[in-house]
Amino acid sequence: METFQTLLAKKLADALTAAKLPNAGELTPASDARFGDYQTNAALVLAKQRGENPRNVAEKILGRVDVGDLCEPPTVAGVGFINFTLRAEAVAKKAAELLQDERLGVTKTTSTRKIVIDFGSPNVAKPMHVGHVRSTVLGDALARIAQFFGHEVIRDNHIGDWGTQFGMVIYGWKNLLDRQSLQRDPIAELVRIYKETNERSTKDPSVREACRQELVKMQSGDAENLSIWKQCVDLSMGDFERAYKLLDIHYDIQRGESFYNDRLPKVVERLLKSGLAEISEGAVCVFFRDIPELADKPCIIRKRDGGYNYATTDVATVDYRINDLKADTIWIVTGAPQILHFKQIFEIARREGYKADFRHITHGSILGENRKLMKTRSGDNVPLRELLDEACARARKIVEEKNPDLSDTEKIDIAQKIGIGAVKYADLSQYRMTDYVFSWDKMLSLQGNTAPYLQNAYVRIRSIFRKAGETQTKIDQLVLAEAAEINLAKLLCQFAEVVPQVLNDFRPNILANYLFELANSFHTFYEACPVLKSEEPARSSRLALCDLAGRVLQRGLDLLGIKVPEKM
RNA sequence: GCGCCCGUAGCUCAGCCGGAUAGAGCAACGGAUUUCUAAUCCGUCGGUCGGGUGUUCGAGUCACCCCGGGCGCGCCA
Repeated sequence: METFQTLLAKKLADALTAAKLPNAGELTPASDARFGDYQTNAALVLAKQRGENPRNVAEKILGRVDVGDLCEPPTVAGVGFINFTLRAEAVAKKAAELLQDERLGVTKTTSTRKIVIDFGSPNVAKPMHVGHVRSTVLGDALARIAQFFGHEVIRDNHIGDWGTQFGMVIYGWKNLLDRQSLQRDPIAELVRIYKETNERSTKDPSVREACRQELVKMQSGDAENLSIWKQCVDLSMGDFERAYKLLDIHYDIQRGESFYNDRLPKVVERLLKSGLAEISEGAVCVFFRDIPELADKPCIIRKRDGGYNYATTDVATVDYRINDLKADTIWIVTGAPQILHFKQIFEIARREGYKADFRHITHGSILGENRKLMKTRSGDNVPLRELLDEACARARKIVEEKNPDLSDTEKIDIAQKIGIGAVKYADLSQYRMTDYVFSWDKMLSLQGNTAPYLQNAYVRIRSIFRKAGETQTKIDQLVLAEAAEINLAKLLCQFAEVVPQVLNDFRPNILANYLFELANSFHTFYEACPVLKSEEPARSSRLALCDLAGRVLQRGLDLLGIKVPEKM
């Protein structure tokens, strides 16, 4: 199904051809409602190219443009913009078509790609914390959207399960472990022994050396240490799974760093053999002397002591994803500090001849009220579990207040949808690169650009249908008369124009902002236009509009990984 | 020293490929409710887009310089 934007772009292209002008400029949504619904700067661009007066060029185009019954006659405005205003009948017709469309107008891609999306990546023996929220939530949303477009998506959790932290964890396990605590709350106990060991090792060089030895033993295959490692991995994975269940996050594969162990020597060998890597100060490095930005920043792929590091693992990971998984596209979602690292990794991959489309999708940080990285009072990372539990508890409190008569199971379900949705939406409604200040009150507010506000719009729609006793609408003709109806319907038609924009630069906030506008527009409509009490044909038409709005809200939020309750 | 990201209303933030008089939300103030959930809606107030120079018909957006904040830069991940 074509959007108004693509339909009008074609009409414009036809007009340019008829006027013997090259195709130029673009047709975009109007920057302001005063200018109608769509605008084009084609005349401005052409006038510049040809040294003519823009308004004259615009008039020339206007003489050839035939918008049929889509729009009112287009007009020239300002320095030479051409403005298009949709006719209510055309909007009504399109909305009726959308009602019949499962995909709500969003067309599938014609060039399906195989995309590995790497996001989340928590560390074993450490709790998931607030720092994992952005990568996890953003990566999941992008995966959902890519999938919706028909791409083949492989969600990969690149778990940190082989790092140097294991030296300390194993030392702690052997010397400090309390079995009962481990049974009660495994992650807390792992964290305790890790922290305590860390403290000791900073004070006592002999402890530090002992930790290093434990790590070396593990990495060289010591059975006891490997068994401790395995137990830690299993305990942590259980912890991750609980968080993912609550967050409704799913992975197709979870290839931790350890998965790549036996591939690392071959990676270094290969890079040395091909001349891409060389030995420098005892370490194996890749230099990028021809790239000014990286000229003085070599990438170490084997340490002087013969050990491998995360760069080695990441090169092996690229190999695996392209050669074994047959990916043609790799998206890696991590915080901005890793920009340099992945520039190097991707550059190495290109030099090795890989043609895949590599994207490092970076994001900013979540800050506390003090505008510094969000931490607990004692300075630790805020555990994810506590964060999510509190979100649900706070949401529960609000539900209790507003709707005390609901059953207990309903309240729990609703609180979870609102609480988790609020955390996710607070993140996704913002441009990914900017740091943002975490605020319970703001994200759980019923007013403003929040998940509960959007969910409430959906709930109001469901409420209408419960009252009507009708599950869905069965009409093929809408009658749009009131401004609030027309505006809502136009917005609904834009869903298919907005969703593709998200993948343009990986900005789910574009979709979030659209959904906020939609919810706002729906609320305005709701205030201005009675549905069930109005006369036919308005009643059926408005019911259909509600149906469509509910489905777009539900689908849009689903693409962001957010659920909608039926009541709240 | 080199590099990356950010700087927009009192606060929190949108403004992708340069387009018209820079937009929301919150807060503040003023209105609307015998209602399909007022958990909402409508209105008012509020900005030399950090500063400067340049590119051009046009710059919050691009280039260069400066200021301020955050982060990263050979053996942690």
